[in-house]
Amino acid sequence: MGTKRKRNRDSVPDMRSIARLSGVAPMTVSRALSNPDLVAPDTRARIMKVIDDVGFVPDQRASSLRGTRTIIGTVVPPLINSGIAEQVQGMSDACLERDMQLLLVQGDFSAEAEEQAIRTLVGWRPAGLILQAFVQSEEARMLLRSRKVPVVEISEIRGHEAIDLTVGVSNFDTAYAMTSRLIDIGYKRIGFVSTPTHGNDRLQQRRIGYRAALTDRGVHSQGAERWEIEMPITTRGGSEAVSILRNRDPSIDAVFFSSDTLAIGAIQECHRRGWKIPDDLAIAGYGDTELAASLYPSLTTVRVPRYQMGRKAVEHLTRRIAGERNLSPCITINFDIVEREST
Amino acid sequence: MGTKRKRNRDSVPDMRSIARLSGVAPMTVSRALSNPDLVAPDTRARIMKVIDDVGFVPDQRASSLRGTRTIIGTVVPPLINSGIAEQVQGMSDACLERDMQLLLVQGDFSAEAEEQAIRTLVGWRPAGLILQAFVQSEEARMLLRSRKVPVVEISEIRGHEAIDLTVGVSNFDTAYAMTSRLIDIGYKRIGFVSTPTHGNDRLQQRRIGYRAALTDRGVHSQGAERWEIEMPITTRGGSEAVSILRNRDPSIDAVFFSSDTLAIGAIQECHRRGWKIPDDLAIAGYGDTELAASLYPSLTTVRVPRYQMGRKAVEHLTRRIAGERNLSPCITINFDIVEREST
DNA sequence: CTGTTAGCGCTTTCAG
DNA sequence: CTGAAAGCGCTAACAG
Repeated sequence: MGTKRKRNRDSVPDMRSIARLSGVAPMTVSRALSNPDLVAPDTRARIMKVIDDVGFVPDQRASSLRGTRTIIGTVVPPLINSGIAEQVQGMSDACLERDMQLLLVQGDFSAEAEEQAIRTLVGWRPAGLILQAFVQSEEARMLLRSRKVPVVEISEIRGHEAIDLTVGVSNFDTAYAMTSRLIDIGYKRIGFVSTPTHGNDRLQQRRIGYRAALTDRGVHSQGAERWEIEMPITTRGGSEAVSILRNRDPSIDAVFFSSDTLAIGAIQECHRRGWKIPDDLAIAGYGDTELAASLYPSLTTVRVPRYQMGRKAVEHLTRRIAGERNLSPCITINFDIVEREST
Repeated sequence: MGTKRKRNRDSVPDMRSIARLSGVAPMTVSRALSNPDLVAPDTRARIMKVIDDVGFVPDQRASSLRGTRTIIGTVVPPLINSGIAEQVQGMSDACLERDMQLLLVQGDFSAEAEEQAIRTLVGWRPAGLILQAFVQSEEARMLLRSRKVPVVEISEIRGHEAIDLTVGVSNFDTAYAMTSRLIDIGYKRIGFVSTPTHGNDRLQQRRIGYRAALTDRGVHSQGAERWEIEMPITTRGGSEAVSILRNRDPSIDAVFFSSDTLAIGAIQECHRRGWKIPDDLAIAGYGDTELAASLYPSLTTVRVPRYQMGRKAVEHLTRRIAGERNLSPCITINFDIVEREST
């Protein structure tokens, strides 16, 4: 046949084909979708029917190329075991409400992977980014700054020059509070187990908070560094940590773990060895995972409202995107010390 | 000034600006990036330097609009507690190796949310999709079929008409195997706790497998439906389930949970009530989460290689995308029964 | 090895 | 309320 344009049979419907089928111009279809009020009700109805019949789904790539950006990008760490899942849920829900799309890409905690992930995200020209920690790679920071991409870092609020906006708890305060609480209850020889702190300012702040509490309350004794240890973020890591610490110093009477996962592993190990919790050894965690409350014994832990943090991050980011002035660059989230049976 | 085009000061660098700065045509920049071999080494080096200096990141939207598609989309359920995290990791790693991008959107298990999530994904015109279960919504199935989007469903392999490709274990077989194993060890009154099976064929198949094993080995007694219960997928759900079942029938000697999360909760409850595991009650789980092995007592469970499933899904999908012929539509993944202390 | 032309599918802008 | 023209930033296809 002599047609110039290929027939649309069997091919994916686009806006032009919808327009043709509804007897309007493509622009009217576009409006029917994004500004329904600007289209006459019956025209609109006709268009919508066609869209429904042929199963048209607008091409977001083209749409965002010319129009407004709708992606909020975020880098997620390997998802295993992380309370970050709740945070993502909060971001996801908040995005849905705003007709934004949450684009997740996976990165691990190495600076390279992080930079790679950020480049990938930037390639999609997101309206904004939410990052789970302060960006380590200086290149990535510059990239984001120079492009003026709105960014929320969900992270530690102390001692850092943020790229843009920040939402977070004071990790120092949480660790200080928990450690102080343990001391107030009567524990004096308190171990501290962290997942690897290298390059992670949040974990570093927790350790500093722990130390500060020991010092301030006068229970910091010589050789207390030996009460500190770093372990991988697995329950096995927690099991091993408690064995190692108790082996180093049998007089340790409590251990504060910088993650519930570690604490849970430690509790299992105590069962195994017949150590009574909290009489022989008190255990405290960080994160308040779902399991913490139903564990036996139930786990005393630091509760950070992850879901809310995710939501707040999106809310704050969309304000920035909307160009709102006088946005406070840094939002602090409160936390709770949840006291249960393990202490 | 009299320039027609706005100066590029302060604006995001694009390919044209890179071309201008390197003294070549935009097309050459494009090639330097995607087919370096077709560009003279020194030209290439010059271009790359400029790219690096100005921090150019190509626009994926434009690129994929005209060129090849690089997105593999997937719908993730609320991530909490799910072994799906490992699966995502497998997919993510496999995507990286192929220069594909994994686009995650969040959906829950309702048919509506699922359909919405799929539409969102389709809007980005992905090269293919990986879905975590059989798609429930008939509309969504038709949408995918009619567009001929390559799809891998990671799901139950029995009794379903797949949209396209399938990767999965036989949930029937896993449940049948675990239940049989419990019977062989000597348990005769075996409870079964599932998370809500409504609309989830995988969970339904597990239940059917459990029942079949009871029947085949002749331990299915009258009123055995009372050994079955559905609970939300939380540790608390597991705690409650074990109490309820034991209350209904104190002679139950083992409980098979369709998720480790439930089983973990149950074990805590047994500690609390002073029931010895496995002497008073045996516990079996499903999933082999990291915690299962370090739990006290360690948990007998079904191990499904989630990470591998994720990888396989991407591998298979990219073959389909590449147009490979004679692709087997359905890949079966093996599983293990991991016996530990809890049985 | 490099450049030119055309156009992906949509929306902005401006004109009815 | 509706439409026509122009172009987002890139790459396939075809010349040189």
